[in-house]
Amino acid sequence: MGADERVTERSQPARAYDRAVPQDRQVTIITVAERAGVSKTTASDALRGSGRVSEETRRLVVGVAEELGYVPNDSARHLRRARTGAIGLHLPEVLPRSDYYMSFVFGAVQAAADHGYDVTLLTSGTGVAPSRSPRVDGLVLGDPLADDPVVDKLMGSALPTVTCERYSGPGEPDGVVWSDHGAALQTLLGHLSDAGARRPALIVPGDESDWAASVHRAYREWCGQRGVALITRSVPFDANADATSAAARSLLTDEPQLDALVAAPTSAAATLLPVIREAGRRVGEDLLLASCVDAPALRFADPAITAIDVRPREAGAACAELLFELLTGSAVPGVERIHPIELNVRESTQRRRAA
Amino acid sequence: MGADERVTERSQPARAYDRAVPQDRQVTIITVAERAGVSKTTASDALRGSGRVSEETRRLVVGVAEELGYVPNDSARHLRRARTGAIGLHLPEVLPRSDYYMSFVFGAVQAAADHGYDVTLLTSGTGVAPSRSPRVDGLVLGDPLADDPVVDKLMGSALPTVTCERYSGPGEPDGVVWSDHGAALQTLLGHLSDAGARRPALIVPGDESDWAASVHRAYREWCGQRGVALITRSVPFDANADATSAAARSLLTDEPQLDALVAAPTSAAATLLPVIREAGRRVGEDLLLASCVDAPALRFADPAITAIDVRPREAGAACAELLFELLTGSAVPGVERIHPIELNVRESTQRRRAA
DNA sequence: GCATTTACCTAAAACGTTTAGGCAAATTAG
DNA sequence: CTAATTTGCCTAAACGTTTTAGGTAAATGC
Repeated sequence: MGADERVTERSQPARAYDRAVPQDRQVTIITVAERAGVSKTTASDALRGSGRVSEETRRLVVGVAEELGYVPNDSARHLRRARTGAIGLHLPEVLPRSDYYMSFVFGAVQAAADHGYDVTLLTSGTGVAPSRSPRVDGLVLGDPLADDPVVDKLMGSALPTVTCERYSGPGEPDGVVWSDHGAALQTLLGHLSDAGARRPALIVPGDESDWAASVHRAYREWCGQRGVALITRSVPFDANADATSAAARSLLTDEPQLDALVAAPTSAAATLLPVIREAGRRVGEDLLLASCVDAPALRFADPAITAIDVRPREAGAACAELLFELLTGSAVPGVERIHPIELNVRESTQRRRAA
Repeated sequence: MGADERVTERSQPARAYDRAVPQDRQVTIITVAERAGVSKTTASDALRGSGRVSEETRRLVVGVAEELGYVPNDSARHLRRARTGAIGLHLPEVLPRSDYYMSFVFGAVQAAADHGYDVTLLTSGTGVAPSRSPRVDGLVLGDPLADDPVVDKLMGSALPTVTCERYSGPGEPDGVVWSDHGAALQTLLGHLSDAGARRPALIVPGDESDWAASVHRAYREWCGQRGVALITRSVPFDANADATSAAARSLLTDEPQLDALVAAPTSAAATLLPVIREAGRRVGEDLLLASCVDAPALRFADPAITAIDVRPREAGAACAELLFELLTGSAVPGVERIHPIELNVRESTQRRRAA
């Protein structure tokens, strides 16, 4: 810390913030009440539309509040109401998926803001220590991994919880938002089949995430039904380009009859292009290529890569929405909601003739 | 919303959370005090190490608190102390940079957690409406863009603020964490020059971010000093692979004597490989390629691409740290801190002989 | 032996809300 | 015209902390 530090001259004299004296006395509901000549109860009622207040006084109070720039103190409000006004969001810290998670986060933040809620990020070490009270009213868990101890603890808390994708560990969330990745994969496999693929292979993470498990299961089912051989390679959930490439290389070497490749990990497909070229195969000619999770890198790859659009921003928003409905009682615990996803067909699976 | 919804049977009867009756009376500091046979002042002092309490009573109180599973109510604490216990974090919602921002966020969250603080995400529309009190004690602004209205508002708030990279809009942050991207670029240019490059080109965003402005300035200076021709293309700050590729294509077509290409936008370099190949050039042979911001995609590209490691996780942590020092008064407003970055040299800039 | 310090502890007052309950005046019902 | 209700407002009591201002013994200084 502070290896290289400098201080610039400032127009204002430096002042420490912790002892900063409020320049003007904070304007509270009492200030408003006094100025409007009513009691604080009436002021509170007038501002929040509760209780019984004549339209005339209500307008007066609102006017004064506006003029004074009154903003209610959340700590006081939350203390009184036993609420925190924030929801907690947990995501696995998996960098190769940051495209997906970043969109997810912004979706959740957006939805929360619409309801006047804040979003607090939880990672290992935050808000889970028993010595700290969870400063949130509910939890959203994105891609809860079965073997993540933090997820475990969070699921064990008494807070209302919504997961994105099912949780296969102990405990049940109060709400689940999930997408039918299995069906989507089967649609994709059908599409590959229509394009002439007979031997599709799958690169997929292990079953610690419900998403990967569904994809894997759907692949086995689809192949089983048509008597097609299973050709898969397993990679870690947080597989980087290196691991995925290695899996692809192994597939291309060991399975020469391979004619389609589906990579599950986010945007992995794009990093596979060089590997495929190296192996002497041509995407869109003698090898079809697709991904289970769409990403910008896939849309702009050359050739553009077919992928399933899992609409992460909307998923994040849907999770937050569901949590709010649980909090207000307009949804009952145990609810599941399906988040629609769709296949984006691109060049990489349109079979062209070899040039 | 709720297009497809189902409710699963649950072992527990459904209960709405908003009216949930606390099963056991919340254990407060009063409970602890009573059980320990002391006043709540003493209990508070014993638990927080303030005031004068005999070691004996302190141990007693701590024991009781632990046994009862007491966790202090943050709303009450914050109300009393006029603090919120959270810091706000604003980032531009720029998807092509999600690798960088995700690391940045986790770094900040980690540092905040170490200090017992939460991190609340701010986006356009959150916490900025005048009708809402900012529920944070301070702000961290990552890559504040000069033309972002939300950043503008946040800078205008009275809260202590730290930016990552300088802010060129109105108002001064209380602290700045910045990296010497200019010097790093010049190191990179020197390295390219050593490897034989005579005509390095630069793809860089406009000057709305201080980062891009520094990079651009350093390039002009370096070229100016050596009498090397300026060859640049400008792209948007949130340039996706498409825009960057177009810029690269234009460079490769219009500037045939080009022998090195530096792409500023995060991981853009990786998506340039196909474009370069298409243009009939070979990376590492007749064209060197490098990026101003490292990313996983660059390390695993083929060939691996030289890049400047800006260490985003550490940068996020450093910003949060500095903010806490400002909050406690151990740093004075106006402070600047340099965050070290370094060049990762990889294959793409090691000139090989044409095969 | 009296005044003073020290060590430990307590009572009470904030902090800014919301809410339960109450009391007049105004309105309606009978 | 009286009784019951409704309306409009207010008082007071929470919510769970931290902090301020003591208060009582024992220990110390002179």
